[in-house]
Amino acid sequence: MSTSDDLARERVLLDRTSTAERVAGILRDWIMEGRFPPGGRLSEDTITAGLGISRNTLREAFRLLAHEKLLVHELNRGVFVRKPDTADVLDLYRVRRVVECAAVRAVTEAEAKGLFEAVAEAEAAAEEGRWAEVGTANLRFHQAIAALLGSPRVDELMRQLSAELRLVFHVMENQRTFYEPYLPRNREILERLVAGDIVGAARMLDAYLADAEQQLINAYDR
Amino acid sequence: MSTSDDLARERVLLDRTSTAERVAGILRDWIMEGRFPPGGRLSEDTITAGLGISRNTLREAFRLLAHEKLLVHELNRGVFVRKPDTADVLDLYRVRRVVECAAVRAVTEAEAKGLFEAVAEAEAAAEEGRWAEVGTANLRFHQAIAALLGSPRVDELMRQLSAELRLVFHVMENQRTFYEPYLPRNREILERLVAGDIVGAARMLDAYLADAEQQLINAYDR
DNA sequence: GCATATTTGTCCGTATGTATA
DNA sequence: CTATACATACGGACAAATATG
Repeated sequence: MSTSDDLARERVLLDRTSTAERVAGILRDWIMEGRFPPGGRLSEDTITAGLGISRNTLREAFRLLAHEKLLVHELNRGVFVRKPDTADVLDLYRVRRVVECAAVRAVTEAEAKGLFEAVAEAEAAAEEGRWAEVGTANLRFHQAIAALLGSPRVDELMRQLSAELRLVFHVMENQRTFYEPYLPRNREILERLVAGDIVGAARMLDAYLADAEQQLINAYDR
Repeated sequence: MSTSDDLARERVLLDRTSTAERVAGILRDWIMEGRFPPGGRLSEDTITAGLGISRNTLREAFRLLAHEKLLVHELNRGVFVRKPDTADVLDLYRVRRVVECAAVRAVTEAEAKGLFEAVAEAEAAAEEGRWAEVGTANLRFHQAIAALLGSPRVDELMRQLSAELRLVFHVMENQRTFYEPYLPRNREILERLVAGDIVGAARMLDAYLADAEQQLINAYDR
């Protein structure tokens, strides 16, 4: 088999996706946008009717999203949007500290292109008061930090953690007071990184995550 | 609602699982035992007939296992047992180094009970030549190391990585020459840990993982 | 390269069991 | 306690893609 055939076949496999996966993608976006309230049930009938798909297909999509911890499957009761609790927040930040700090320490040269973009976009969105997008860009910055490890599995892990964190943020209101103080700290971490101050960047990142976690926990009980 | 009702309800929710999840559990065991050859296709007809379940239910189970990277779903071609390649091996060990070394560094006191058990069991199995079980106990030792972080998400990640590594081991034959040299190194890591020599344990663990990775890569091309 | 058989993808109907108003 | 709504699971059907001779 020729190389061009291989490439063509590869492309076909990439382009085409099953209905279940496409539906999972749609629902994932909706959940992350906050279109369904955390804790709310997703009715099979409503969604199959709305998207024009069968129950079987939808149930396959539900399985995917439940495995990503965006939905919770309760037997004979249906699927619900996950509502992370305090223990989840603690655990999410525990994992973030392990992964992101390891990424910072392991960085040799500054592949900091994506990092600059994300930080700049977060600042621009904050300037215009688009706080939801500040959150998105902020998470992307931290995903880009983890991506310095160059590991596909770490990338996927961070995507999943970010999606879960979006659910956490949806539980909180008053997003501005949460995001605003962290923007300059992101920029400073980035500047230390490109300056080659690995130790300083790691220390700042660790403090950043500890503070964000603490603030979330405080705000979370209400 | 009374507390005892809550507990009863909790217990019911824990005990009962959907058919799809039970089927996924059965197939997961079979795959990890090597009952299906890596790269082989899992026929819907054969499995539905063998387990006495419907196609829809089986397809939900397939979705779960594909999400765990034990199966690969190819549109209109079916599901196949994942056959990790060299890049996968490199990535698996990259993640292991990040997680396990972080766990060793973070340990404050030696909660080393589970660690001793796993190392002892690996040695006992090696003594009797049960090399498949040596691999199982070996992976459990390293899962126990990661568990020192006390993070449910890290635990789940390590379970998943271990399952993938089982697939890697199935591709290799001659498991004895692979496992044997690492048993004394495991014990020494453990002894440094309980002695409080965190730095030494971390260094040994890092070298251990680097060697194992290299040996796997060398053996993998054939 | 073509025709056929096999297998998957998706939908629908339905019976059963469970949860909840 | 009953009634209703809903999820679970099965089986059949057909189209579409793939594998086989």
